[in-house]
Order: sequence, then C-alpha cells, then structure tokens
Amino acid sequence: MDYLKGLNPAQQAAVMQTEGPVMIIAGAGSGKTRVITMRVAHLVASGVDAFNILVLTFTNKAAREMRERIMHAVGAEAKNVWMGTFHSVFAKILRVEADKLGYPNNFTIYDTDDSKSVLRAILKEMNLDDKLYQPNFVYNRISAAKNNLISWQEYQQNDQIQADDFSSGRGQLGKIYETYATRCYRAGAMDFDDLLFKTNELLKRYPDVLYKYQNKFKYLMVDEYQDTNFSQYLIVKKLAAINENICVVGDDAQSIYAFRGANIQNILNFEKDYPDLKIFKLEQNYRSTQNIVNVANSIIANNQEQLKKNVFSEKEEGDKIKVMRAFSDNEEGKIVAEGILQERSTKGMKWHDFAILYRTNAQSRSMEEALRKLNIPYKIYGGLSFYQRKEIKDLIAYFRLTINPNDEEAMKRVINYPKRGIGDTSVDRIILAADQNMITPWEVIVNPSKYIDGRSSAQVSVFATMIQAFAVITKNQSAYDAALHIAQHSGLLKDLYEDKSVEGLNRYENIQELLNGIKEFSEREDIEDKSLAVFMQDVALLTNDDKDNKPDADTVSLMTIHSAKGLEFPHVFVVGLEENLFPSQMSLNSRTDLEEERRLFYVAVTRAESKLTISYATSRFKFGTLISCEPSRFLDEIDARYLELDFTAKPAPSSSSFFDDERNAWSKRGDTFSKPRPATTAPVKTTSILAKAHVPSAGFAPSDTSNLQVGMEVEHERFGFGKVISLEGNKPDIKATIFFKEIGQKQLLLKFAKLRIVM
DNA sequence: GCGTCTGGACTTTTT
DNA sequence: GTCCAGACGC
Repeated sequence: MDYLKGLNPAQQAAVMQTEGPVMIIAGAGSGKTRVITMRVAHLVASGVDAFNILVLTFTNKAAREMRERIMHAVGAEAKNVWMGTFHSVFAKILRVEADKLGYPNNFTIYDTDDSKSVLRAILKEMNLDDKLYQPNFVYNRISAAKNNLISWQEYQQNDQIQADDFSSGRGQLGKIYETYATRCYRAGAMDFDDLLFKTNELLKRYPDVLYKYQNKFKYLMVDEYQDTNFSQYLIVKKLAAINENICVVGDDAQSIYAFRGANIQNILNFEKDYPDLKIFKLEQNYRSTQNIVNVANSIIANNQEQLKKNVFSEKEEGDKIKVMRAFSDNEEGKIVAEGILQERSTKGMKWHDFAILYRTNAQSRSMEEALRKLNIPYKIYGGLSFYQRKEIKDLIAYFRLTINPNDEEAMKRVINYPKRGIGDTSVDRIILAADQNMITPWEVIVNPSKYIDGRSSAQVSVFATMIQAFAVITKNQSAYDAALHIAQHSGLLKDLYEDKSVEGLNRYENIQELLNGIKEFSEREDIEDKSLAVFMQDVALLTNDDKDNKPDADTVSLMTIHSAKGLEFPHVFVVGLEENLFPSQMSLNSRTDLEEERRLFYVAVTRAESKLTISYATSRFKFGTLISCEPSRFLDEIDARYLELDFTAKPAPSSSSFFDDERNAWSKRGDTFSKPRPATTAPVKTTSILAKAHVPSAGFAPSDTSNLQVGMEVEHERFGFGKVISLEGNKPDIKATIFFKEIGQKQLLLKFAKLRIVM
C-alpha cells in the first residue's frame, strides 16, 4: 500500500473507492493526476486485470504523463491499461469495427484543414456566397451538430434548426452537411468529430459490439470530465452501463472548451445519472501560495454556475500579485522581459521557471520580440505543430493516398505536386467524372482515358501507376523503407532539395526529421506490424508536443492559456488583461461565454506556484492599426488587498508628450481599473491627409467599437462627427447607421469603419 | 497549365 | 501586419 503514502484523507478515500460511480471534484493544484494514477495502481494491485481498465484523457500529453506515472507505480503491467485521448482510443476501436459501418479499416482521419477544404469545394460547387457561408462557420456548425449526435438527416428534419438556418439566410446548411458527410464517406475518411459520432453509431447499432466493450472495460476513468461534449458523454455512459464502475475527475471551474461543444452540465448533472454516486472533493491546493489561491477564488466567485467548493492552500502567504500597466503591446513585452531578467538574477531562478500566458496566439509576437532583444531563451508551445507544416503534410498526403487511394483530400494535394502537368482543370474534370459516374475519383484516375478526354490523361495514368507501385512497396516493406521510397520517387525530396533558400533548407530538414521518426518506429521492438499503414494510424491525432519535446531545455515558456491547462510554473505572467481581448470580444454577448472567459482567467492564475504577475497595455496593434484599450473587467473583480500595483513603466522615449497626459489621467483615477478613459488622451496615430470633408482632430485614433451603442457620438476620419442612429446585424458584421453633421446619414460596417468614440 | 499579383480575411481557444 | 485564395496574363 505504498501508493497511499503521502495522500491526504480525501485523496486516499477517492483512491480506495474503486467500485461504483465516483465523481472527484478536483480543485486546481489539488493533486488530481496523482489521484488518478494511484487509483489505477490500486486497481491493479487489488487484482483487477490492467486490460480491463480504460482511462480517457483529452490530450496526448496527459495520457503519456499518466502512463509514465502508473508505470512508475505498478511497473510494466501499466502498458496493458487502455489509456489515451477520446479520439485515439475510439479511433483504435473503429479501426477494428469499421466494416460494420461501411468504412475501410484503413480509413483516413481528416484533420480540420482537410475538412475545411472539402467544405470549400462543396461551397464552390453549390455556388454559394462564401461570405454568408464561411468555411469556418459551416465547419463549426456541422461540428456542433455531430457533437450533439445530430446526423445530416436529423439536421434536415429538425424544424428548429431549419428555422434558425433559414432566418439567418443560410438555408443550404443542411444540404452542405449532407454533401460533406457523403463526400467524406466516399473518401473513406472520418473527421475528428466522426471518431466520436461514428463510435456512438457503432455502439447503438451493434448491441453485441457494445456488450463486448462493456465487458472489456470493466473500470472506466475520465480525466477533465468538465470538458466532455454530449457525444463523449454518451459513449462513456454506454460503456459504463453494465458495471457502473465509472470514475470521472474534473473541475467545473476549469471548463474552458465549451466552444468546442464541451458541456459543463455533464459534470453538474452527473449526480442525476448515478443516484448512488460517491462524491469526493479535493480542496487543498498544493501548488500555489495562499495569495494566488485567494486571488483565484475571488475571480471565480463572480461566476453563477459552479459547484461549491473551498479551495485553500497551506503554503506560505507569498508575494502579492503584481499588476503592471504598459502603454503599448511592445512595451508590455519589454516590462515582462525585464521582469524575468531581474527576477532570475536576484532570486537565482532558471529560465524554465517562467511562463508567459496569453489569450490569443497573436499576442506572442510582442513578447517574442522583447525576449529576443534581451537574449532570453524562450520556446513557444502550441502554434503550428510539426505535422501541420506544409512539407510534412505533403509527404503525409502521399502516404495517405498510398494507404487509402480514395482519400480525396490527399489526392488533390499531391496529384500535381511536384508539378506533373495535371492542373486544376484536370482535377476538376476527374471529380466531375467521378460524380457523374457514381464512382470515386481514384477509379477515374486509374482509368483516365475512359472518363476524361485525352490531354492530361497520360500524365494521370503515370501518377496512378506510381501510387499503385507505392502501395505494393508499403505492403511488403517496413514503414521506413516505404516512406523513404515514396519521398524519393514521388519527386518531393528532389523538389525540396533544389530549393536552396533558408526556408527550403528548413523544409528539407523537416522531411528528414519525419523520416527519422518513421525509422525509429520501424525499429521498435514492441510493435509487430511495422508497416507504414500502422505508423499512419495515429498521425492525424498527434499534435504539437508529440514532436520536438525537449523538457530539459532551459527556456521561458510562451503559450496560450488553453494550452497551459494542467501545467504549473514558479512564476507566471498573464498578459493582455484588456477588455475585448481578455475577456475576448466574442464572449461579451452572453453570460455563459463570459463565465467561460472567467474560468479561463482562473486557469491562468492557478498555473502559478509562487509568483504571479498580471499585465495590460493601454494601446495595442490590432489588424495593423493602433487601438486604445481598457483594462479588463476581471482586474476589478480581484480583491484589491491581494494586489500590488506597479505603474512605474515609463513610456518609450520616442513617444510624444500626450503620454504624459495619459499618465496624469491615469494617476487621477480611483480604485477601479475600468473607468472610461478620457477620449482626448487617445494615442496618436499619424493619419494620412486623406481628409476631404473633414480634418480629424489632433491625435485621432480609432476606438474599439465592439461596444458601440445607439446614441453614442463618434468621429470618422473623413465623414467627421456624427451620432449612432441604429445598429443591426450580428457579431462581426454589425452595420451602423450614423448621422454625420457634415454629410448626413451613412451606413458603415463596424469591422471596417475607423471610428473614434467621442462619448 | 503555370506564375504572379492583389484583395480580402484574419485574431478565441484544439482533439 | 501577414497570409492565402482567386483572378489575371502569358
């Protein structure tokens, strides 16, 4: 019972309660991962076969870390525990059962780019306005439907949905969904949401299959349960239905994926599903100082929807939370970088003790620049992953097509790369012929002369023969030999080799790196089938941190708050605490969204172990223009006694004197952060003299207009002063009718119009 | 069919 | 400010 050592009573109780439904509400930093791993260890130690345990997580990283820790606790037996992300575990099951749903076992997994590309093609074919039907929007709509287990048939038959779509002028969405689903099916492809959607279909249509897995997975555990969507919820519920040995772990306060369909109700309502549920609350935070925990508590207290809990720390009180103000995004970077430099030398800390967390990826730029200037080593997490690089996707597309020749997206990607004289027109003809003859594009490609006229059909045949040859090699040789052969004989390696630019060199190296990765795979002892097809099974599900994973490097970490979930750092900087940025302006329309932003802030704050610094800038570049910013409402929500304000930052010397006015204005302000700033102190933007009817006031700068209200007075660069008469339309496309004193009434799209709010 | 140019969109988060 | 898709010209 070694594993019980060092656990507090609540943690021990949660570990020991192995039978029946269990919910563990785990506050931030309360040793959640430890409890899960020890619980698995305990199950194995008390005689449960590791093969009968399923642990579901949301990220590969969480799964990997947990497996390592369980290995540490119970040894090699840990390998037999089924453990992985929802997507990877059910992809694995679907590979076995795919034929029941009419899919090949070697089905392709379409990533988001593939899905959007399919959608773009469909929108084009249907001749739909891509402003009204933006691929992003359509994708999210279909994704939301799938996550709520609404098939395209149900989508089309649902009166409520249809009414919504028609009233927004997007009546074709149901048809698009249908075509998209059919197209994916034809290509033998599932998108991310399908992996869950189709699993549900499988378990519903085949009770015997359900029964098989219910008996296989006698013990289920779900990490980050607050992030499950309906589709995931139902899979878990079904699998657990016989044994009811289900343990979910989560923290409602850290639910930050509602935008992806996560339903916080899944955790809030868990009790209703399992009346004899045992609930354990882990409330002691072992990570952070009391001040940090208190600040976090005071933030989350502003949310209405939450499970009551009392997170506390018995660590030292710690430093107060420092709030820094900068005058621009660049200056914010500078004071953060300087802060790190100073802290490191005075306290003897390492670079890797620091993390900079931001709301949006775009904010990394100013941070990077500042860090580079001071020669501070850093690493950006998230962002473009290795597998999303163009050259990697190209080579992988060859692999995909070789393994599943019906993979239409892969085909489109490589049929003319490197150039082989099969242009867009030919590709369009191939797809058209496939549609007309009710066959797949690949069937056209293998027999082009039969379906499309002469000119490019010779080249198409050569291409087909090449891919068929790749397929033979892939069947008979190891993953590495096949991959190398494909890279060489497709011409891709040569094409990259000939590009001697810095980026070209880089791309070539990346391909080498991918091939090295495949080589490692080919040399692994623990896998029987070392074919390229097996290597490819998980590739679509891999992300950032699976590659270039060097935890030993001593660097400052930069990442979005979302990707920081589950991590901790001694000193955390949370930057960009400004209205419309954090909380994001997309979240300001509903309480639910705003509460999610607040939980996000909670997550950010609770990453810090001993020191937390928060910063905001009073102006920032957005879409290439300088706008002025208000401090975030979240700052006001923090109990002031935990804060220490540091407004010593000096404006950059190049700035003009208005900054002094600004500073005076700020120093006069009272206890709250968010008092409306006087309009006259807007930062100077040197405007070109396009003014004709109107000369803009000195220091004219566009305000952020996302909160523009009817009745407000505004100034337009050219139209002069006016009053807002009405506002219509939704979020990004709000149209304002403004009556200008000099030129009369005008309608302006807010996202384009550069308006300064006068009052 | 291919290369270059340009207008428009993007900036909320990711398996 | 940057990137990409689509348009245009060769």
